[in-house]
Amino acid sequence: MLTIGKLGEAAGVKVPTIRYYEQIGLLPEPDRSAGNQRLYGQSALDRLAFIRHARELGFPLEAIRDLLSLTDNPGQSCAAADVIAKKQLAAVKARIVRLTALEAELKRMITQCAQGTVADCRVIEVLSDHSHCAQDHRTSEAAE
Amino acid sequence: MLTIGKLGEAAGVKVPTIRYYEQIGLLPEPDRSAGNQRLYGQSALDRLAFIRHARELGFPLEAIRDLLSLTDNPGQSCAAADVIAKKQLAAVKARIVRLTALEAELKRMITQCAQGTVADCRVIEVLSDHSHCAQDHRTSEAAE
DNA sequence: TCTTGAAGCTATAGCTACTAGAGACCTTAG
DNA sequence: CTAAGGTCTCTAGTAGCTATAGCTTCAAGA
Repeated sequence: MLTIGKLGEAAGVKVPTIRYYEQIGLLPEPDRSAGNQRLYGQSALDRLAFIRHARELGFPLEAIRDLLSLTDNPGQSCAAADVIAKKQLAAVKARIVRLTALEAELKRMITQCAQGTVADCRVIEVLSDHSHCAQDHRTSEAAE
Repeated sequence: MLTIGKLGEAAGVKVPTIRYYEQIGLLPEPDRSAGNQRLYGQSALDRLAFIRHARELGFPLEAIRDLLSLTDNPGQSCAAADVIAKKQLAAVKARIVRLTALEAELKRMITQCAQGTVADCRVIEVLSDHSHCAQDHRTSEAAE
């Protein structure tokens, strides 16, 4: 049996995060020791590793909740899991496109900065006026 | 003079967002009409456009606060602006790297999904065990 | 056995950058 | 003059945690 600290270490998740996941119902309430401390078994570790991994892949917690409900009834079709993953892939692709445009714009800004005074700084100037931009980045990362 | 609605329209920023920016001190408190409604001039529009553009480029509000304080004293060196922009560029680059790894992993997961039942669905399996991953994406987008 | 320090407990508040709602007030066109 | 739509303040909510306070429990060394 693992304490919450050991579980967190094993799964690579911080202790308060585990308690948070329990609170929002992603992890079941574990058994407690005589002194009221949480005790976890292998299944909790597996489940937490699953959650962590999905978070690393950028899945929002609600999608993870759905994925977990799939694993909880493993007899049914995995088409639902496939749909979630495809949706996530589309989102990731879109973000890459937008970020790449931002990268180009920032590079351009920086290379044009003459290192003089703020009054004639390209960085400030570009930020002041969108017409200085090479591309349209109006549907941006920040606007998500 | 512009009302808050007209200002928002002109700058492409929603009305509650303008009030929020005022609240956190990014925008100065404007004059008011006899009926206590906010009235803005050209300088507020310029400042708001600057903020919006910087947000589109992914700058966090704190960085924008710093950039705005630079524009408020335009005589000094623009090295600080350069530093802020370079920091932002580095952050954007790092996100692209991570997202590209995520993209590859999601593609791999999806192509391997046998479209059978959850029990042999690779989507679930890959998410359950990090050792299935082609790359290490442990320093991920989600972990930011 | 006692003690000390780490780890655990609950509960609450905070973070970013907004967004949404309630209920009242102002402005303007017809 | 009235009705519609814009604006006002205030509060609370969103995601996904993180941090703090003040307490209790546990494990190891003297």
